Amino acid sequence: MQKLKEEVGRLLAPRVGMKPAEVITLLEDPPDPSYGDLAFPCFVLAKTRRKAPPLIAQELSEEMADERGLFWDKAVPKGPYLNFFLAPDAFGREVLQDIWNSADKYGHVNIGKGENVTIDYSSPNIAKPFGVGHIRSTVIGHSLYLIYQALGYNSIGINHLGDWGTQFGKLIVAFKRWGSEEELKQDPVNYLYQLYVKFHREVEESPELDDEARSWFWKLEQGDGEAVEYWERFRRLSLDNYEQIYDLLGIKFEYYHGESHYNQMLEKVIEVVREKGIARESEGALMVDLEQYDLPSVMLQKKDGATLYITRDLAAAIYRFETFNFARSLYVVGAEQTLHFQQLFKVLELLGFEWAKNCAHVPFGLIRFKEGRMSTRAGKIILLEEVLNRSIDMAREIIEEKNPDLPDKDSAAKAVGLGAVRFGDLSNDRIKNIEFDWDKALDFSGETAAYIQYAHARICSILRKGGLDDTAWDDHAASLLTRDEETALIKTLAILPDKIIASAESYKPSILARYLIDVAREFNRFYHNCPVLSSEDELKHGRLLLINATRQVIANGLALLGIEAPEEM
RNA sequence: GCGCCUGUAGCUCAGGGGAUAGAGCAGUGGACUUCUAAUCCAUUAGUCGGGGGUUCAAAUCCUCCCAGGCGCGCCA
Repeated sequence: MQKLKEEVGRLLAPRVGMKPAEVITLLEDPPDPSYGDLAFPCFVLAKTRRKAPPLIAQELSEEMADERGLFWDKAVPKGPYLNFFLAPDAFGREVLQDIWNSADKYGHVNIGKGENVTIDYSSPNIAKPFGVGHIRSTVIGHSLYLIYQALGYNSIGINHLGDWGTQFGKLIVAFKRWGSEEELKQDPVNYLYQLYVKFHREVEESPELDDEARSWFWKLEQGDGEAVEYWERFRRLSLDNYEQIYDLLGIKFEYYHGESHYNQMLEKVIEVVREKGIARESEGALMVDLEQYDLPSVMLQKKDGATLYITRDLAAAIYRFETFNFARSLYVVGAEQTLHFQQLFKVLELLGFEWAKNCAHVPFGLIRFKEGRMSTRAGKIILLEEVLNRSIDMAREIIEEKNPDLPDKDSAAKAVGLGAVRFGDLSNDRIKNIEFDWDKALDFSGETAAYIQYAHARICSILRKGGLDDTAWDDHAASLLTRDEETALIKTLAILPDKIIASAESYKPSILARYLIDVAREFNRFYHNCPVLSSEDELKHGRLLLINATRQVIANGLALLGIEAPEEM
């Protein structure tokens, strides 16, 4: 598609008195394929030419009546637009060949040139169960990780575990008061969570518990032996649980640098802040005023000397830059922390770090139940493991019903079940809140991963019967695909690279997810109208090349969403 | 009180200056002797939350309201 645009740009530029690049940015997608494949709106020329846009479109088309391009066929005026029709044979050959040659690298563009991008995602809070609320950061972050990698960046995944902070004081108090070794051994994460909930229930009646918790956290920060021992146990037990889920989801991190990882650096950070003179003492605490930047001031150190979340984030940001010299640093964290990140980035800027502008918060909406917001403290939570397993079971049932002869039902059920949950999270604009609903979470019909996976499986089935080996490329066969359904599909396949780039720039995997729905839909239309195996030789060959390219696009796209593309389902 | 986000078909959501605002679900009616019917085709459905403004052109940009959500120095 880019080549077509460039060609039109070169052609049109001298006639309209612009640079080719300017023409290209003006080009649009016509709303209906019958209008053409690429539109040039003539409004901008109305003033200089002192003519009505429709007349300009008319004149331009007449001027170019005898022109023919490599990829375009004709230019037809329609109202104020000059619409270009591509030459389906040449265009199809070009696109399919590109996909054929690039194979599993099709859509990948080396924009990053090996530069580092750190991506902070998942980052659960230790000693809290991994609920459905954590899935958003995990799944969106992991997809961005893969997308940046595909664009030639060196992605560095960091799991910023919430393994430090006053919640450990609370857990220690709760465990010392009400804890049982027996129960802890049996189901560690759930049990710690119950203790956490109990603490918050009890604190309503006995506010002194909070002071006790603060004091235990203070001890922890001082390296008190007993406190550290508890902390290590709680951390290890929680981590074991998270790792099971990451295994299931196929997610890996370069680093498990939790908040505690930065403990040794906090003193230095506080020192630097003081040196820069951007802080002041207030009632014994250390504050940075941000009022002049229309932001609430932040506290970096409590009156008892304990540090806060933002202090550790400050240390983490500096550490990440010093260690990785990142081109970008992304934080895939819920939208409720928007203010926190604005403050964090502002403080970094005030400290004189010009790389602060390369840090970005990638926010997403909350998952909520019908009754209201999910609250870890109140004990309302649905475990992610439960959702994933239920989804896999459900997929298994559907496979049993639809395709009882399938040899490997387990791996198909896993691909479809996990895909459904992931896709539910990736296909909508991340900023929107999601209402958790079992029926919706486990719905396999409509605009879902299963729809895309099914198209992929169907293609694989035809390819198994039709056969295409490594030497199967054929220029002539690839240029025979000129039916509307074929051209529409090819046009869709052509824009995968643009969609990957757009997803990366906006930090929105949903752009890619939506696009794959389009690919599957165009394929299904083709499938129902254009027989492959029963077509005569050359056309059959061409169509095999087309569906193979479609298979490749779906596989490459789903891979970047972290979703498997099964060959049978 | 102040700040940020969201508001599009009955429901869930795309589209984020340009041509008649699009999908899925739900509803209705069709298509399997033919490459997997987890599919396809047809059809119903909208004062794009409301008022002003900018523009040749606004669902889209600005502004003010309304509704919901999330935040706002000793949690993370």
